[in-house]
Amino acid sequence: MINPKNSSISLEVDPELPSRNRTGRGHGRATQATVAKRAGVTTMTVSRFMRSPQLVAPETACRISAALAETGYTPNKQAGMLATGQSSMVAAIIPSIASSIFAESVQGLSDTLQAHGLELLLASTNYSLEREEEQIRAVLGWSPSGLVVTGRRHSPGALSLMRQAQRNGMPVLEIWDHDPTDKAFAQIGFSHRAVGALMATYLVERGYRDVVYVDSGVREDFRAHERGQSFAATAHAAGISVAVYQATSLEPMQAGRLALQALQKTGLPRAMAFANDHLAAGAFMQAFDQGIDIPGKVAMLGFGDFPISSQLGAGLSTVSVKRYDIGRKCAELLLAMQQALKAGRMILPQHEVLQPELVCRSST
Amino acid sequence: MINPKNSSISLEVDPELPSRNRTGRGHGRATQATVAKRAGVTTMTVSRFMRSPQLVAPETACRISAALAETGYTPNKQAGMLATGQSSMVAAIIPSIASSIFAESVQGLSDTLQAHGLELLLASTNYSLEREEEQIRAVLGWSPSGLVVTGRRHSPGALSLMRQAQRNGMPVLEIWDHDPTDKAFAQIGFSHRAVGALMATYLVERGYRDVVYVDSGVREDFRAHERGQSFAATAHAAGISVAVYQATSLEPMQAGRLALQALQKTGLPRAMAFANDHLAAGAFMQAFDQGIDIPGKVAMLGFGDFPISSQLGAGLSTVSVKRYDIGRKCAELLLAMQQALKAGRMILPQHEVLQPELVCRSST
DNA sequence: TAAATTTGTGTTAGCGCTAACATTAACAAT
DNA sequence: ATTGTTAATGTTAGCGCTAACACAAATTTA
Repeated sequence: MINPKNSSISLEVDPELPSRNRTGRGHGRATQATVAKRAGVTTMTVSRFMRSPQLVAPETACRISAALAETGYTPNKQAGMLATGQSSMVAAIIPSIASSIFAESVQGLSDTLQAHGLELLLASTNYSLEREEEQIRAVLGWSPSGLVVTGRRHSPGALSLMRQAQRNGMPVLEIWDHDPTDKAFAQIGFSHRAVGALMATYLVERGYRDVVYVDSGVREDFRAHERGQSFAATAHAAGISVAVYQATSLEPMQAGRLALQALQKTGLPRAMAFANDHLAAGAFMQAFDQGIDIPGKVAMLGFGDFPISSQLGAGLSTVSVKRYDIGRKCAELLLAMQQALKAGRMILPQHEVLQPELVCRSST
Repeated sequence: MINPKNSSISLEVDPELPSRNRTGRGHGRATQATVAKRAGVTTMTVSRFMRSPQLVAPETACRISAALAETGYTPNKQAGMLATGQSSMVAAIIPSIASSIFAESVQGLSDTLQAHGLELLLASTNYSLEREEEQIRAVLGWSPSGLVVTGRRHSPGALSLMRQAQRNGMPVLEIWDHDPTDKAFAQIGFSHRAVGALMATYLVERGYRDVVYVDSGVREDFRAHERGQSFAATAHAAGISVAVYQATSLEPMQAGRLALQALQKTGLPRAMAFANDHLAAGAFMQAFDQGIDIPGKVAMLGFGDFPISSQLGAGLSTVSVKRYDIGRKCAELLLAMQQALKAGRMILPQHEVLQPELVCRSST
């Protein structure tokens, strides 16, 4: 077992540590000075060659090239950033890395940033606003060239940090949510109220007069709750019977199974809407195992359009959101904002609205 | 549509850009100098207060505290890193962020690093060794205090970078694989050969005399292939009929369904082992839909023990790997190595071996 | 041919922070 | 009273890089 705290670790140790320079500083890697000496030029010429090779004489360029290869030079980005004030790193804060909900968006973000030579600094909050604030504070220390946060709900401290960052010319973007009345920051997402309404309307139109929304068991999953509230309000307005059931905070599929069992006891509704596909999938499988006919006895509607939904029996109806695109568009908007800022203009926070779509399969 | 390339973006622009300082450098944020002036001390005292408050007089500390709050100072980590040569950032390179295989390990890594005040720089390679090398090169520019890569297979260039980094005193760790003969870098993982053998032995012992390994359709998923080779070799050595079927590179569950359909045409084997649970789940559902009895007609064994496996009907047998722990232990070993390095010792690469376990459910 | 321009490179200073040492004042020990 | 000793703060220099300007040599232009 490894445990740094009580230091019961037995690491094999090599007594010979490579000698560093006399001050004890530096990292032993080649610097521009190393390269410059070898190529017989000054560091400035090396620096110039790195960023705009066409500005140095072909002959010199050749020597520098060789010196670069021989020394295995890698630029020190911290020093570069300190000198230019421009960082090639973007920070993103998401509730959870493991949850497949955000993973694809992060992938889209990462891919698009990488394609433009930017790196991704990632932090997760485990759905805690407090940890979000801490993480924002931590990543801002790296002076990233952009900050991506999840959702519209933040602690006062976090909001203040975000506003300050934005005032100082850092693009700040909220993903996975959209509220047209809130123009404080750029947004890339969709309205969860609209999704809730869409789900309710759909079920009502299909003729179900008795519906339940199975909400996420994660207390801080505000977006799921918002979909649920809107769902309930819409169904209620349509004059049909509606209830919200709170799932447990267990693994989602397990929670879905339990939710179905619990609702069976009080009498199954005619249709169920779920905070996400994984809850729905669990309930779907539970129903299947018990021989409950879907959608004959109970209809089911998920959210997210995860791979499992199209694979479950004859298919789970759901609402599709382009998760990867959220990340991709976020990166694109970020890049556009950076470009504009370089050109000396200040950007007004802009909204990029995605359209969730109903995917009708055989569960409704 | 946003597309920075053909610049058809129409960003709303605010003409008033906040004024920066005359040199055009700097970022507008408060620095230690700002705080120092306000508190009536030098920057050194502020710096000292930030790192070891007990060294400054209570009265001064009080003034600095106030100045910190008033200015909203956030330390510039690049500058700190440049001065100390120590970075609080760890870089991790994984094949895919979206794939749930690695997501949990990254979560474990992130959680544990965060708990120790370290940040995570994340890059993904989409299973390409070439991109891995690029990404390693890119992240090394940030002088992270540790480098985490996935697996034992790397391009020559990548290997050279990793070795160089390690020589310069940066912990380099390989996760998700283990080979006792390869002591070049620290490893946190398990032997995929052992897993392949474990799966084959189990099926043989259960009496299946005719087995197929359904391999991942991702060409560069070397670890899946390695499990497959070992599976085939072990089954062959046990004198039973064995074949390897290459799945398509579609979405895994879909690929699993197709694999079952394809094998049906040439005659179903008595048992199927899969490169991962998602392939298995697809095949499981396909079999279910067609009324093929599991395990009566065909037995199925997955790999990974993902949530879906315990939820599928009566349960999918699989091999469980503690994915989260890989990340957690990786962070712990990293921290231990850092500590040792600080104490002036050089670490010999150490291996942390995890034990995959068979989870027997009703599919075998 | 002299002046104007271009081309290629060097010099200086500074980004924000901290290691190492220097300095001062206050107090204790001889 | 003189000499340590400690506590609290300041000074200097440098981490690796680049903006801004300076300068010489090679070219063009008038």
